Amino acid sequence: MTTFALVDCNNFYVSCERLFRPDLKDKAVAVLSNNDGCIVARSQEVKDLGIKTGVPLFQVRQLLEKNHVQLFSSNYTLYGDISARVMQTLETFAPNLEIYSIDEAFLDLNGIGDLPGYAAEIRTTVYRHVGIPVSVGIAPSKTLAKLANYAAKKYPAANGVVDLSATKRQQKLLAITPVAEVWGVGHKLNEKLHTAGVTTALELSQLDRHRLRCHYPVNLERTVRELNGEACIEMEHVPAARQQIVCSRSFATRISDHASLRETICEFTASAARKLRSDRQHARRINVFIRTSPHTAPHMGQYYSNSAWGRLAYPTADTFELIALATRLFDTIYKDGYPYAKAGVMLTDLHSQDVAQLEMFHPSSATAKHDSLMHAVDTINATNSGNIWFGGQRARTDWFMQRDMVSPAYTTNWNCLPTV
DNA sequence: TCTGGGGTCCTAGGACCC
DNA sequence: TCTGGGGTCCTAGGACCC
Repeated sequence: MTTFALVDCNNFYVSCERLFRPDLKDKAVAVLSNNDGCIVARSQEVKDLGIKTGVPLFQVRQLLEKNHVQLFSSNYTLYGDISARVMQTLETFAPNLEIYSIDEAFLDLNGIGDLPGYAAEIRTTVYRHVGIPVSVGIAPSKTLAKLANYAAKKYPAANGVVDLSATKRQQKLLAITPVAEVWGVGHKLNEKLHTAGVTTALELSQLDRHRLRCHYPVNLERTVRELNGEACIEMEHVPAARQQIVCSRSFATRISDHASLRETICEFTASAARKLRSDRQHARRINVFIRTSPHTAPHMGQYYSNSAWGRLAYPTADTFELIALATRLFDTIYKDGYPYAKAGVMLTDLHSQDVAQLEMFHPSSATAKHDSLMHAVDTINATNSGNIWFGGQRARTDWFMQRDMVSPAYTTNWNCLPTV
């Protein structure tokens, strides 16, 4: 039997911001989404104000100002770097770990004797080395470990660690936990379960197998088994190859002309292609989409949203080819006279660069030539000495996302080093 | 006025095959 | 008069996750 630990950073983005602003330690702090649109991370003080995650900023602005909440635009350069440091520290406690998201990881704690003691040591070490507070949930399945972590955060008496190794403790926690808190139960499923009289995690875990099969999606059966202590979701040792790459943005200001919108499509395509190459993958399909704001009132103008798919003759990571196809697709869906609010590019049907299928009518030497050209471009762009971009792309201008309250890149840019 | 971005997986329906 | 059964693949849309 495996023993899973889920280590999750507390209010991660907020904790990252506080790291370099010790004056904010006990102050109310919130972090905003891209474009300063929504609240995506809240300190405890902000949670206590009843502000939910995901609410649009403009709806709560007054409440935030009244309570002197310190706001930050999201700074993913900083969060990504701090995340890497946390994971590095966790690795010293369990070589077998799975990084599940930017702020959480599953650890395989098989063979550890004093589990709560070990978990407490993890907490203090991460805090000492990186300065980020974490919570630890321990259980025989991932779903239970998630729940244990939820409890470790919710109940202060737990001191940030909950060990659900014992069946009795599992049952006790399940009985007092709303079913909506279970990993895999979202908004819709929660509604459906409530209608069926299932309100707690315990009731879900006791659902009749037959009823489950007939009336609910298959994944819920797995969740139920996991709640009963049966590990159905294994650790993923090597991260699975990505299946799609998306690059999209909402604009800080609306875009109403063909040329400008086309430039953003080129920008997104170039950026998606760069990610593709860093993954050592090739893409065969592209999707391009554009839309106006779905929130504008009907009398302000018609809503327009459209997308188009295109297929390449063979998988490629060549920015020239990808941009050529993307702009062709864009031209088929663009309509004049709309205030566009968002656009994006999606690459799918991805294949590993290393196992490329040779094409009968496409000389592999051409691919190799393109690959080395792209490699050269990426290498130059990775240095400070130069910046190469593609025809059609343009330097980021007024449309680029709004981030008025962004903190410095303290740990990744020499010019932003904090002074003491 | 102002509403993020990047993912995975499942399901249903249609087209197509033998 | 009478029109099967089993399968794959693709796509759109939805649900869920962080």
